[in-house]
Amino acid sequence: MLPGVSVYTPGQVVEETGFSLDTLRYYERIGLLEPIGRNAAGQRRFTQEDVGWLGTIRCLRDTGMPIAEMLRFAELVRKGDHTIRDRIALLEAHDRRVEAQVDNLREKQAAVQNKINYYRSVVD
Amino acid sequence: MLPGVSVYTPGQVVEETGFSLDTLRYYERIGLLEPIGRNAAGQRRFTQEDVGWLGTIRCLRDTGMPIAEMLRFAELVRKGDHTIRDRIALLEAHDRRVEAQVDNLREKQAAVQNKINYYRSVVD
DNA sequence: ATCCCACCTGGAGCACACTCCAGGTCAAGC
DNA sequence: GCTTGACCTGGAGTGTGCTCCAGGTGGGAT
Repeated sequence: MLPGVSVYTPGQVVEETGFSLDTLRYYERIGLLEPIGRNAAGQRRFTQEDVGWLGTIRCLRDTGMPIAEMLRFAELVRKGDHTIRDRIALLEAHDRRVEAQVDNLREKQAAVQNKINYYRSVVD
Repeated sequence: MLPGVSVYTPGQVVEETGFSLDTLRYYERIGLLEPIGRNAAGQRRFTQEDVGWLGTIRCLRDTGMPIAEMLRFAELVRKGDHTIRDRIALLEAHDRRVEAQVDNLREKQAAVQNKINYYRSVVD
C-alpha cells in the first residue's frame, strides 16, 4: 500500500472509533458525516479527517448530545470559519449541561451509596 | 384532613417526585411499584413509603439503571430481608457503572472544553 | 475456478421508556 | 343542576438511535 494520504477501510474505522458499521452508514445517511469517499468498487474509504470528526462525534454523543444538535454543529462546521463563535456558544451550552449532568449523577450516586451503607449496617 | 398516616394524591406525588402521572401509572403497571392503594372512588392514594420508594427509583433512573434491572431490585425488596446481600451486590455493581460513567463523561467533557479553547484561540 | 469475506443498498424492524388518547367517574364550587 | 378539574382504564402511538435483513458485488487466497 502506498503511504499517501492515510485512508481507512470501514473495518478499520469501526476498530478505531467503536461505532458499528451500521452506525457509520446511518451517520452518513443523515448527514452527520459528509459523503464518504469511495474506491472503484464503491466501498467507503475514510480519510484522517473523517476519523477525526468521528472522534468529535464520539465525545459529543458520549456526553449526551442528541443527534439533532450534532447535526446543527455539523452544519456550522460545514459553513466555514465565520461560524466559529456560534460553535463556541453551542459547545459551551453543551458543556454546562454536561456539568449539570455530572453533578446530578454524583448526587444520586451518593444516595445509592448511602443505601448500600445502610444495607451493610443491617447485614453486619 | 386528619393527620393520620400521611397520604398523597397523584398530583402531590407528581409534584414531589417529578415523575409524570402517566409514568407513575406505567411504573405501577409494570410492577416497579406495588399496587397503589385506592380511595372509595378508585383514585390512587400514595403512602409515605410509596413516595420513599419513588425517591429510590428516581436515584436509580437518574444514574442510568435500566427499568429491567430496577424490576429485579424491586423483586429483591419484595422478597424480604434475606435478599439484602443480593441488593448490596446489585447496587454495588450499579455504583461501579456509575463511577465509570462519570469518568467517561469527565474525559469527554475535557475534550469538548479543549475544542472550545481551540475555537477561542482561533477567534481571538 | 471457487470460496470466503468485507463491503454495498434500500428499507424494515427493534428496544426503550414513556406519552397520549378516548371515553368515563366523581366531588366540589357556583 | 351544571361545570370544572382531577382522576380512572385499556390500549395505541411516539421519539430516539440505532440494528438487522435480503440480495448483490468485487477482490484475494487456495
